[in-house]
Amino acid sequence: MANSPTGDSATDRLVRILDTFTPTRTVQTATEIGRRSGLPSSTAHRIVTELVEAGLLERDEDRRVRIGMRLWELATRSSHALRLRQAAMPFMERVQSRVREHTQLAILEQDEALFLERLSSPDSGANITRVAGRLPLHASSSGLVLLAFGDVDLQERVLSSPLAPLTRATLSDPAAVRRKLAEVRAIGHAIAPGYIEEVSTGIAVPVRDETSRVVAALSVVLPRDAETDFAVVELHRAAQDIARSLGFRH
Amino acid sequence: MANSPTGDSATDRLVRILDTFTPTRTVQTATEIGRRSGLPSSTAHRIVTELVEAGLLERDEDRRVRIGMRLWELATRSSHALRLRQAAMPFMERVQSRVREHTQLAILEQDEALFLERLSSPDSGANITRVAGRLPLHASSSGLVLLAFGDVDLQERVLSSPLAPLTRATLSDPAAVRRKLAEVRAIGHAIAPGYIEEVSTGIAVPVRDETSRVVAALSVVLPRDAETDFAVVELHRAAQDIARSLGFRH
DNA sequence: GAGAAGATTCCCGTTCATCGGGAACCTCGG
DNA sequence: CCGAGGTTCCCGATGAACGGGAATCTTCTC
Repeated sequence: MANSPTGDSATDRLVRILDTFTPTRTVQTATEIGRRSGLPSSTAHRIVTELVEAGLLERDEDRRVRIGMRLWELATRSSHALRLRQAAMPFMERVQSRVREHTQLAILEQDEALFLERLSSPDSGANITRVAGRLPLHASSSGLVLLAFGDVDLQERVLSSPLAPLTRATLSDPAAVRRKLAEVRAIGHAIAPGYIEEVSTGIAVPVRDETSRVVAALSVVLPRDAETDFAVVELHRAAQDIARSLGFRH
Repeated sequence: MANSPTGDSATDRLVRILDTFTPTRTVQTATEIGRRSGLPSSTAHRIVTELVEAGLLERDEDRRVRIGMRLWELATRSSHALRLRQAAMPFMERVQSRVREHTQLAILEQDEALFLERLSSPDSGANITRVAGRLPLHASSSGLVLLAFGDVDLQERVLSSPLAPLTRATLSDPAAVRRKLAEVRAIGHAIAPGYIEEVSTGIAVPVRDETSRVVAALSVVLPRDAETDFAVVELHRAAQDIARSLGFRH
């Protein structure tokens, strides 16, 4: 009985298992993994054991399971992300040291904004977990930049799907988003006051590679009522420096 | 026929495939992957396709394959590494801004030193690729620290296996390494002049968590003839700040 | 400390997805 | 225009994965 509506290959199942880990849920028991991934307990246990042997997962002393460091290492082989991150880091630090709050680097991934790096002031340690690794394109300043400079197919796809609002301020009407995108293209950056959380404003600029294609968005988060001009200038400067730095490699 | 000397489960094969990617070899054709992983071409193609659909791998426009950003994201769920890295980053930046060259954070992983983060001056972009993600414990300053403060089993295991020298200066005699470890424990840091490359010296200190167990090594790389005292002081200060910062969480 | 709820391990017969040889096809570069 | 290497498609045999179930161990709860 069970269900298995979607056909599952070995790879599918693996991904289902890995996907039971979320930014907040980083350790769980093998049985939990089974439940969450829709796998019978015995099967889940077997596969988890294999994955642990392979190093993709790790077991705590108390038998609970978490994602293995091996995966981190493998991710490191991902040329694109790594190269971009490496190039951006020094300049992100400069932004962070001048603007404070959070500085973030995001790329387009599966129709969402995926954050590769996020610098925070040491004092604001509280909300590290709260901030997710992904945000919808229409709601975050980074997402709006990626969307505005992305191709038309992407825009249609995103605008024709439900635009869930995260706060009262989030743009959830396709027409409104369309206007916003035009504005972003016109002024060259996106300002998202209160879209993600009421109390803060996101500011993002496009980052271009050596061929001047937009490959990422660089953003900062400020208190809702803060002055934004200085941040915009700093972000643009950093984005240009990153582009120049990318030009050097290869 | 073929061979399959080691028994292979679905997971094994997956890992074999992922392992064909190295820090230098980040893109390859499906057939190449098959060759390197010892899998028949048709099989390799099938699995690679599945992995691409799952997002663990990605295809370039020209059909070639690289590691997918999805993996990066999953790695991000790895609580330990992430937490440590997040806590360490601000202080690593401080070290980097004062000492220059490279600043690195390494942990113990499968009897080797695995580098989680590595800050470099923007100008020294050349050698990013050259620096591997892992180094042997007996040869790197970070490794010596991790080994010196690691448990006895680990030390025996490492010292009884062949100690490959990377340069003429690398300690490759078990007795010499043992003496060095005693020294590290005595003075509280490791200095490795020319062990990795003739021209540079690594300096590492232990990083402790809130329970004061050694969980990582923080290190810098300096020119071989540089003065080390200042770096040692800065490193110790950063390590303490990191420990304090780790104490805040949870 | 007793009892319950949950997690883990082991066993085993069935089945069905995986495997991989082979051949045709595509795509370069020379 | 040719050839080498990469990719896709096909298909029958095989054996490895599957998962129900029960016994055991661990962790809470009261």
